[in-house]
Amino acid sequence: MSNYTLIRKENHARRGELATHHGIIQTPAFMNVATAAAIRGGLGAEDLAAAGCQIMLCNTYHLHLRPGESVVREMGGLEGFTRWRGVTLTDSGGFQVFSLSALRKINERGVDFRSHIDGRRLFMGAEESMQIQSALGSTIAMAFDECVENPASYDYARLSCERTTRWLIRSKNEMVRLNALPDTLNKKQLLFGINQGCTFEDLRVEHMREIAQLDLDGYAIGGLAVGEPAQEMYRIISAVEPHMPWEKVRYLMGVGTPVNILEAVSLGVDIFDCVMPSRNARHGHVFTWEGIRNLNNAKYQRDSSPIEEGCACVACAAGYSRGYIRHLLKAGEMLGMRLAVSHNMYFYNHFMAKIREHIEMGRFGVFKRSVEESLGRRV
RNA sequence: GGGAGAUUUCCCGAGCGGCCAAAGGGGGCAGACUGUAAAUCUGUUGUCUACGACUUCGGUGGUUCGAAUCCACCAUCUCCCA
Repeated sequence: MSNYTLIRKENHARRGELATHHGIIQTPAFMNVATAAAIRGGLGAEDLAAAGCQIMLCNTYHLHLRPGESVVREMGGLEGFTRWRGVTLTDSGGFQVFSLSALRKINERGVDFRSHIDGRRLFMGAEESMQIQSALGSTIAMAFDECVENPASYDYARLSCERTTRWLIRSKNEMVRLNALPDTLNKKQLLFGINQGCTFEDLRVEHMREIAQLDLDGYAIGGLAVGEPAQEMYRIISAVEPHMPWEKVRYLMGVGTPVNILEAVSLGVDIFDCVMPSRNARHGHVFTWEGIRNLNNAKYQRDSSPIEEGCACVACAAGYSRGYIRHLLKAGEMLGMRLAVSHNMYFYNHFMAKIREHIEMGRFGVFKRSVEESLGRRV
């Protein structure tokens, strides 16, 4: 019995709904990244809501280190802790296997990490990751995987992939066990599996076929957008997609630019997450329907127009000018980041709403082409 | 009135005879960023007819093959003694 409902399809693009313990998600959807339980740049739950955000994504590894899952649990889980009452997804720590590669060692049991904060040793395997995610009480937990760096050798990719499958089975077993315990915070926590296999189509397909049999609540494609060209990424998605259960939600991890998302939606992906809207905003890059604007550029110094004319985000709606936000960013004022991040978050969520709308109307293809044209190559 | 010390490229500041268009910061300008070790990182920052040339280190004059660096005077500033 699936919690995903397909409402409308246009070629491969899907318009659907994902029913969860914390509400229904309209897909395609974008998840805003709040690694340490807040959107970086000073945004809280009420800001997420204002930006039209449906899902907040937090990180298992980071919250385990600080403040520790027991603290979050005692404070009522992520929803009590952050006051975000909507859907949360916790990433398993698999990405940290990749991004903290200098600080870890992988073996069959799991990963020995060196804390990036104080250097202490810690271990995380499938069971630990599930236990932490269970204590965090997220709506959706991700299976513990290895996000392999690019490029990788075929042999390593294969071995890692096989291990990720074993970790997935262990993740599932542990989740079943945890969800059956009487004092578990969210007994209806969902589990998504993650497809790996680097840029090798045969590995990807084989892996996807295997994990598809495990009847998980959703399927993610991981290990992409880690340095390979966008065309490679699209090629892999196209290869894997036919093997993803159609009645389950599909999540492309860590992607991406608006154009990446458009392309992936057209290939059959339902949900996305990316640090780009928040990180780029902090660095002065704001997204608009005409492409990216770098507010750091001198040409905006005396520009009194909002980031984007007609935008309903809190920054634009309040009339804050490009020149003012540029100044705040240059001066290191927190408000500059908050405004820029608010705008980008709104842009992404609004962008997804437009995608949904156009799939419903059967006009996604047209929409996609026109947006690609106006956004330009860089986005 | 007497004495000591300072003056460097947008700013601060190194440099004390050639390897100096001049370290290092800051600021400026530009770029990167895709399951966040990122409020971070990279490049650039005298001029030009630009793999070379030219003009710069308070001013003027000198010493030297060669001066931001040594000498003389002048200007300005700081400190100490009266």
